Amino acid sequence: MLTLKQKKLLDFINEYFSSYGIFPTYDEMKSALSIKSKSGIHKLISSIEERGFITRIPHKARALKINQDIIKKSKKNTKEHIPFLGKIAAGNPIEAISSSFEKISVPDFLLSSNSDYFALEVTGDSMKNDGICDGDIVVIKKKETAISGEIVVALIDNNEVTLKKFRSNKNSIALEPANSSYKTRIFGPERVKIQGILAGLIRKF
Amino acid sequence: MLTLKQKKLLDFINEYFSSYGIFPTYDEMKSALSIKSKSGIHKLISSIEERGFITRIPHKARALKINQDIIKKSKKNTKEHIPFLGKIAAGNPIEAISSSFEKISVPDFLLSSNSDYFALEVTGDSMKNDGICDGDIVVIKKKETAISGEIVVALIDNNEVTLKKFRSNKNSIALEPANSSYKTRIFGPERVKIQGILAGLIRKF
DNA sequence: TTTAAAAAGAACTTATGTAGAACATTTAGA
DNA sequence: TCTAAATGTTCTACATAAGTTCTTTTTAAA
Repeated sequence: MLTLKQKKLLDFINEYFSSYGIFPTYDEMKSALSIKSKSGIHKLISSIEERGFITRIPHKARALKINQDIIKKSKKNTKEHIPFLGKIAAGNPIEAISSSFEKISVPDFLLSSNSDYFALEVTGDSMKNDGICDGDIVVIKKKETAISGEIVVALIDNNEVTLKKFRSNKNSIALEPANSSYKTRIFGPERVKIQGILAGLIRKF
Repeated sequence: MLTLKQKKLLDFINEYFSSYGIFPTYDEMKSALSIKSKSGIHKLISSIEERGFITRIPHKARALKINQDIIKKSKKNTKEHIPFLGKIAAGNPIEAISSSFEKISVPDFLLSSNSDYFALEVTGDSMKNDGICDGDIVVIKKKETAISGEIVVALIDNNEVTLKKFRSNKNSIALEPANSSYKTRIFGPERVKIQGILAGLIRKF
């Protein structure tokens, strides 16, 4: 969206503002970018404004405003909000409710940039031995396949959604709880559809 | 958005108000900025008002209002990043390493706006029954006191840092693990210093 | 080499800051 | 109520800072 010079100038303006709380003059920008004329700065500022990254009051000194929204939108990997699908009641495949409006912010280190994610609230304690408790929020990476040992969100018989450890056998799929009060359930491969794998967990106290 | 002088005046007004609870007169501002005429202050005030940072009742003494909303908007959007202090080895009180540069982004719903937070990586499984596992990242709200039942980060004998459930008795403090392989430890109140209470937990899979 | 774009430089316009004095309004006390 | 003190406002004049526009020069690409 921005040229190299424009980006450098915008970065400088940002830094300057962080340090001093006010915006730099054209002369200061001129020195910062090693440009020898203010008119160059004027042109750069104009193009940056044209692209919407800053706003300006004409003819006023240091009268800039950085448009943080636009800057965020122009960055791809600040996807810190993912859909929160709430508690999953039996009989609701994820897709059916994926249109949920609610969003939840998650630490970016739980996400990788090229995948889709959603969040669920855990109900029940069938995974308690793995430290996944009732009320926890799990971050799920959308994916149709899993490897044995991964914890997955699985849709059984197009009907029931559950969070369990995935185990793939020759002709069957086992969904293992992490709690001795629950039993491992074994299904034919056609009955189980993986919705995603567990990527993170968040708990509020 | 503001010029240097305007910013200095606004800063002075802010400080003055914080100290005295009322706003300064033009004469006081004049002295503060080493300006020799009130008319200068009047001009500055007018430009600051024009830009929306303050509001004024004309002809009334000390009749300013600082428009925090505008000031906030003009500041950079600060994301929810808190210091990450890593694993706490025995013998290191939190303060000693609080200068850590490393930051971690956390969901904002784990934080409340008027408190300080930091994050630690959990080592060991002494809180496993509460779903707090080795390698988890806990978000801690800085606080010197706790009530019984809260999970706290406690500094013992100015030496050892630990995450345990807090229990306050008549003349002693009990730090309870959540794992039957570990024992509750009981200390005199003078030996235990609360560093903060558990506010959230984040786990990456 | 030719051409167009970028940079530089200079000139210009407007905004901002300083200063002193006079004036207006509000406030508090006689 | 009336008055004086405190405070805010307006005016003029000037100086400096900052933004804009234009022309010329340089640079880089075709």
